[in-house]
Amino acid sequence: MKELLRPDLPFRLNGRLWIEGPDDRFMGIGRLELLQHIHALGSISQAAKAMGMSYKRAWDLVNSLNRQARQPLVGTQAGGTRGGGAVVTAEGLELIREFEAMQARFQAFLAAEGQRLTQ
Amino acid sequence: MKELLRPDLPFRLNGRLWIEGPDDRFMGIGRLELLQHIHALGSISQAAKAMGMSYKRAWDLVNSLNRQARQPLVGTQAGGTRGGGAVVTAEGLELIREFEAMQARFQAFLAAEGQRLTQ
DNA sequence: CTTCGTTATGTTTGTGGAAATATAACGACG
DNA sequence: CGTCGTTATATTTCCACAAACATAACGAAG
Repeated sequence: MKELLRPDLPFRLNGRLWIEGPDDRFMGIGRLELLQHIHALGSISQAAKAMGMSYKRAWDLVNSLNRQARQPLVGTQAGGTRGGGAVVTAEGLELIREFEAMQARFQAFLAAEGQRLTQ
Repeated sequence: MKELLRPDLPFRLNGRLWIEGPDDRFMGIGRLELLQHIHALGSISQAAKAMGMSYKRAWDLVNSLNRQARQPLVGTQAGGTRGGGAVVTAEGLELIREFEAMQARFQAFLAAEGQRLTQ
């Protein structure tokens, strides 16, 4: 493979992994990071800001996650102390763990396959 | 994982794999199919038509492939008998073979990981 | 020297999806 | 109640990117 590529340019193997439902994506790397930020910050709006994403987009993603899950993955409260907030539920935490693991195995796959590009 | 998903919806794992250079994609599933069509039909324009793609887009992809390869992957001739044509070079054929193989290993990975969603 | 189907390349137009904007509701708390 | 930061949701604006369109050049062959 290497012999085919221009030797003066650095190439790398990349890829994406996601879980899709019949009419909507369910999980992917972006949603994983969003869940992680919500878990760390306790709010959708702060997570969105931290990721440079509009609140609406973040909320739409959370809504899509919750709609496709058996139980809510993110619990929300509007109003109240400090205006409200959001928490990642136990189910949400499990999804984070499992998708992180799947993602790690995918990275390993990419690294192994990527060897073929250089050597 | 399965316990998290709505049981009335079918979910599946999906993904993409590609090789990228510093400022442009080099190879992906779409380019693979384009190369296969060019090889089968002997012309960029016929390959584009067969794929429902504009000629310009197909030509841009071929150009991107050739610019990033050590040797041309697709040889072209403008004018002449039947207006000219395009051939996939030996190097192009090798790229097809190797990327097909990589793609097959990726599909196997997806299938193995996808088991976790259902069972 | 015209025709033909192709490669080659620039320009214009369209459009899907993201981003931006706007507004309402929520509820604890002082 | 009025304030505050948030969730919730609809509407409008914007823009990157694809598609469409246009045109030139190519070269064998009649």
